[in-house]
Amino acid sequence: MAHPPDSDLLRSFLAIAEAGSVTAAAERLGRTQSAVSMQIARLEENLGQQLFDRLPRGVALTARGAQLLPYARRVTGLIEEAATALRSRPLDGPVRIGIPQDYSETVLPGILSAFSRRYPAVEVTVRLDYSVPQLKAMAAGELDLAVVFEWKPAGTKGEILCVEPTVWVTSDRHAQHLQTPLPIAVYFSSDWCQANMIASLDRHGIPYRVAFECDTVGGFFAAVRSGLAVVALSRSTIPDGCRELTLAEGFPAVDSSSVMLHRSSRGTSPAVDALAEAIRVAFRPGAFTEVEG
Amino acid sequence: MAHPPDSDLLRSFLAIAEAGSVTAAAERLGRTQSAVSMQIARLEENLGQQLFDRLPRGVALTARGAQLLPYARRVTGLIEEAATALRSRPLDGPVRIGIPQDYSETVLPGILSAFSRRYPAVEVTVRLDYSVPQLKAMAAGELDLAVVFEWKPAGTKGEILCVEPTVWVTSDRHAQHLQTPLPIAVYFSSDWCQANMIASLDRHGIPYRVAFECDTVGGFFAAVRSGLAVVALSRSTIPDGCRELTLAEGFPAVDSSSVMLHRSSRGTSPAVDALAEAIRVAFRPGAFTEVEG
DNA sequence: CTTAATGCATCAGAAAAACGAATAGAATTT
DNA sequence: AAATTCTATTCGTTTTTCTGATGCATTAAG
Repeated sequence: MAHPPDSDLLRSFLAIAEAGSVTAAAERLGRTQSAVSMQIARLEENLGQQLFDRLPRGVALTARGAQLLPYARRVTGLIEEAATALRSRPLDGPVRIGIPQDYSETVLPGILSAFSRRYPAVEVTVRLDYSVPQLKAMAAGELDLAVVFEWKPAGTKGEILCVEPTVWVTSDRHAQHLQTPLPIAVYFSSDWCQANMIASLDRHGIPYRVAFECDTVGGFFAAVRSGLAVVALSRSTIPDGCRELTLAEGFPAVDSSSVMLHRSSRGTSPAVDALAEAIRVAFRPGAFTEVEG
Repeated sequence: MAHPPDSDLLRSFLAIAEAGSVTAAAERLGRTQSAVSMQIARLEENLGQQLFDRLPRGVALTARGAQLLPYARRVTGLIEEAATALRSRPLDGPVRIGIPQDYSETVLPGILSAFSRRYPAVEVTVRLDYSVPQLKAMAAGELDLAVVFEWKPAGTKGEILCVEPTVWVTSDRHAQHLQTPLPIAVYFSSDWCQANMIASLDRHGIPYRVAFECDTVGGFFAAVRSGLAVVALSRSTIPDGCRELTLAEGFPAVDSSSVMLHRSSRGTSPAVDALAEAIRVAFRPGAFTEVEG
């Protein structure tokens, strides 16, 4: 049994797969074409499998090569992450962040796990709450950063992380969205339901009934997962096992909200800056959230 | 900015960290002590950080070294996994597996994701159901493999995957287990609740009331997560946000069940064998379930 | 049909890296 | 004080890997 292949070979493999050509990959890697060609030959021999089909113009992945691709991506990504984490100056100190409950199961775990791996000495405190009390807490000096939804586009200062529509969500396994009247879930204590959700249904002449009332997003998730009701959620917070209802099915977007990042006015620290940057990256469109143990 | 470090260096780093000594690691790696010593010096220079404290007797990880350790483990593990996946003969064909709902959120995702990465051409069909209909389906030729709970220790043939106690489970965030009478959840259509759960409570003189009835394990999860009831679950199926109730809190184990693997008598295939092996590994005690995207 | 161009594989020499054996140094044990 | 244990270092030597040049196959153009 041969030794396991080297990460350098995987890096070259990845470059070739992405460039579609040995020559182009070589340029990108700062090596000669012959060097890269030999590397890939070595890798293929090590694994005992042909990874590329040689075409007249460039190369193309074989089935086995496609199987290796995700591994190569993850390995090189991990090594890079490890290197930047280790090379960067260690930060420490407390950081207090407020974020909507909606993200507690989707983006938040990704942010926290990556951040705490990179800066293990930073003590992150998370506060899950709605926008208004979140900003109040920040004004009271209890938070360094706050991620909040805002429906009025301008108004406050703060940085726009992304703009997301609020959409109707149903379960993969149930068909609650086909019922008439439409069973919906609402919050006890938010007038946003009245103002936007119900207004949107009224506007489109969709009859509904309140089938579920609660005061936590967790309740919304449970309601939609169990097939009890249709719920309105920001697109990126749709939980597993559920899907967005499209316009073709007769469900318009409820509204469009901005996800905003607010920073405390009482000074900052390197740790706060770093977490703010991590949040920015996590919300950047196209950032696939990858949660790892 | 220096190049990212090489996986070979990480492998040596890992060996040293685990052996606690350069000399011992060198032996394990089949290299000389001087070679490994130079490798680690290169890695430290590459990262610009001291990774080990040199002790009179061996070496010990520094804080930065400890930070690198999980990366090194994952990188070497991934490369090894990639190599075995790529080197092994590709399998294909259908495999039909039956498994209790209980595992649909814990061990099952781990089994399926690892297996499908390794054998992407195998089409796995999963059937979630209780033991009796599962075995019926297998007898009818609808399943190749079935994982089932068995309470009578002997009786049938089949392979024991592990033996697990059924324990009472409560929520981290609620305190339903302190209520009197104890709120419990039961299945509609299983006499196991009567025979074991309730018998166990009676035996210990614990007063209870049925607070939740359903017919799916998903319902049990929802009941315990929301603080509605205490439920009895196999230890390895305890969902996030919940914890086992201990004897010290007055809750005895309900019973002990064997997790069994049954195979169809109508022949087998390499793909079935491979999945059976993957299941065996996943249930092997100490196998930490690692789910990845 | 010939000629140029593109792109991968291969070869030989050069450069770099890794290795093994021996040695030095530090700290501990006997 | 001597022996032991373990790491760092040094120095030839071997092995690996890279470069630059060349060969070969296929496509595009003249």
